[in-house]
Amino acid sequence: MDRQVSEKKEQLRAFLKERGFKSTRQRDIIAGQFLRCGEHLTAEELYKQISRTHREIGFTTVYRTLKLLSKSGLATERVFADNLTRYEPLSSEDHHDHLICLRCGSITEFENPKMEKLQKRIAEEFGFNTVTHKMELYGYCRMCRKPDK
Amino acid sequence: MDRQVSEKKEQLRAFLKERGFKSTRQRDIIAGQFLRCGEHLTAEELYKQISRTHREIGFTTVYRTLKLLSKSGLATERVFADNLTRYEPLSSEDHHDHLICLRCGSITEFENPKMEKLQKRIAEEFGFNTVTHKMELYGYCRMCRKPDK
DNA sequence: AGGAAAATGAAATTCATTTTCAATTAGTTC
DNA sequence: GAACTAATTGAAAATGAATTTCATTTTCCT
Repeated sequence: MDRQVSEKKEQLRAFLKERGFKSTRQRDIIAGQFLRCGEHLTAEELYKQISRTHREIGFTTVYRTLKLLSKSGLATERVFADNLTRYEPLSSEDHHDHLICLRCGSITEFENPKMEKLQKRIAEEFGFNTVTHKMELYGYCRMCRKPDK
Repeated sequence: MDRQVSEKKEQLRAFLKERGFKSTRQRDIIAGQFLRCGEHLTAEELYKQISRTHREIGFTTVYRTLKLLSKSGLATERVFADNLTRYEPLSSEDHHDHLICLRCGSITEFENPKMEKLQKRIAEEFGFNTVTHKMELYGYCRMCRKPDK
């Protein structure tokens, strides 16, 4: 198994123990699959993936485990224009933004320090104390953009 | 009545006529209230406002009229972190972004050409053809930010 | 006024998300 | 390792915003 993945699973186990929660076979399987996959998945999608090999694991548990991963800091929830809640593994504090293709639905991450600074500057102009932000660019990716233009 | 508002109501009437739709008392009242108010309202909120003075107008009609206003270009739909669909009057093509207070829920609009340019530049780096974007800064407004810090 | 097409509003439906609850399981403690 | 307590599981039900249905009413044309 992936070094990264087992490390994070360990982190989860620590988090559970600390809070008096329990490590279970299901949580292990779900976290493993989620971390390995590493995409922006909905609970539904992850459930479908997992139930291929583990028909006994229910949707509810997948859903709850994703929530748990979010609380433990191993994942974040995101909602894009399609209004579905997606989960994404969180390495550390790499805050990044997204490019979303309107045709194929692909989600590309990016990070830009200038953007961050500019955001902070704008917020300050308004006396705002920024905690977090959301920035999504919707359009057509390299593969999907029209041949013309 | 506000010059601006009646002008826009006229725009709506023209839009309806062009498409073979009908101007109705309800649509007039709903559009009027919405345009006058000018906030980021949910269908529910607008419905409550209107039903104070017009108990006979149903939620469904308010909802449908807001959709109609969006289609006619007089409003846009927006979804913030609370996952409710809000409607906002649209003057022309002023694309702006939002500062949202996590405590009081106030929504402040802003516009920044540098931001727009930066977005375009980033998108291009990834071969992306940007159509639209979404940018929200969440934090605490001047009134709500902690005294310390 | 008459008639066709659209609009209305209450109620029903949808659909993702969240909660409930009885049965099961994990992780102590003796 | 057995017993116990609290957490977990999974199926089913509940929730809640958004949307659709449908019988009735209204608009707008002639």
